[in-house]
Amino acid sequence: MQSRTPAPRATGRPRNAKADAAILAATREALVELGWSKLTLGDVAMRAGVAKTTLYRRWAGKNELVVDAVAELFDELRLPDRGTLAADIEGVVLQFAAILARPEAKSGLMAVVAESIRDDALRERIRESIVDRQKRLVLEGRARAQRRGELPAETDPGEAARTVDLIFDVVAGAVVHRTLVSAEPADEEWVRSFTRVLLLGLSGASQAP
Amino acid sequence: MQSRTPAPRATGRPRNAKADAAILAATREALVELGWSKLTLGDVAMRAGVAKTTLYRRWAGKNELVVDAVAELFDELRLPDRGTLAADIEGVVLQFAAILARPEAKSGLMAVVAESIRDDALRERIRESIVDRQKRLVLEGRARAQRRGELPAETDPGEAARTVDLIFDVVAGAVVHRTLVSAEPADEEWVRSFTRVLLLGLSGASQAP
DNA sequence: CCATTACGCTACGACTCGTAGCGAAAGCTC
DNA sequence: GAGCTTTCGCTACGAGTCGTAGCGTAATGG
Repeated sequence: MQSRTPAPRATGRPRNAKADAAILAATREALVELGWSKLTLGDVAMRAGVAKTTLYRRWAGKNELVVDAVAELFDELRLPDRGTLAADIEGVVLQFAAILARPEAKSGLMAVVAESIRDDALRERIRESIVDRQKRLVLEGRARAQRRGELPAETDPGEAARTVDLIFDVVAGAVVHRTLVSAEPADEEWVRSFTRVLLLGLSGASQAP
Repeated sequence: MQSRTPAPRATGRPRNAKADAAILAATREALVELGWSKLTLGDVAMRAGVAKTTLYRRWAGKNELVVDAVAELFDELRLPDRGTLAADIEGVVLQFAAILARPEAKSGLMAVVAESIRDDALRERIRESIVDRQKRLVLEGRARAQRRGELPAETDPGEAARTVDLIFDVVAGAVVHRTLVSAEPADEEWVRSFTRVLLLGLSGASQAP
């Protein structure tokens, strides 16, 4: 989770473990109050009660710090077992929407994604910390639905991987766009409509190649 | 398109009309070379061959300037008439993907959307300049498909509006997520798969309420 | 006790921001 | 052409942030 995790040495004064949590919490607090553009590392350091230099010793810069601070928000994502694929999808999408409704997630996530366009290392960091963790939910959900018989077992593994990627882009993209661009809540009614379209599209697409 | 369009006065020295175009072009050029975070208004002014003060007289700040610069990229979006709804959708999605593949669009769009979270006026500006212009394509496409008989005529206008919003969030969100977060090209193969899922989902959803 | 590392603090040059003030330029009306 | 109005280019400025260097001190392990 930390920036470098510089192979914890056996000798020397150990890092203050509480400082990491305090800094990340202070970062989220600053994101809520100030937003991305007005957030400064000096301000975060003051909120966390550490020196600015300590912050720079642990993180390379604002981008990396905010990625870690936002990534913690997505740790609470779980795949519920509600009995049917539709209900499972609705549940996880609602969780995702609830996280994205929080101002610290909105402010931070889009900004670091924008920065990642010109920073491959940052994009990889985002992928590891945030994106891949959600994609696992799609994989689990599909496997569970196949066990239930709600989805046909995949034959071509390459095709299956492409389908998972497609689903992920559609789900995450739609919720993000609804929440951040359209600025409308992804509430239960919207999620229900969206899930119906997605499920019909997927079952139909696999039936008629 | 300009920032203020301050009710063009009949008296006084008129604004240099070419300066606007030069500034917006310089902004896109700087977005490509520097990206959002390293783009400075002083640099843009130098590229455009105008004084920095002139730039501040026409735009309130970096956000508004970049919105206008990016908005021009979306002016070329057209709804092709390829005979079928599926082909029409594929065509417009491919155009959208082509625009988003350009680095000036990537760098600028996500950044201003991120900023718009804490700036309602900026979000409204984005909506007017970029979002609503695309949403019109969805409306036209649906109307055309209904004339062809590919989609049933809508009964409840409120329900129809919600459906259009849903389609728009799904299409734009999926393409943006694919291009910017997954960092994979939205090429013909992907667009074909996506369109199939979307169409099956929509026709099925309207058949079975 | 000593080597090693982390920490808090101060200070620093470099950079960007957004604005103010100035004289000159370019249009309109009379 | 005279006079008015607005824009333009230029310079300068205080304020704020960045990221780093240097220093003395604190906290571990050998």
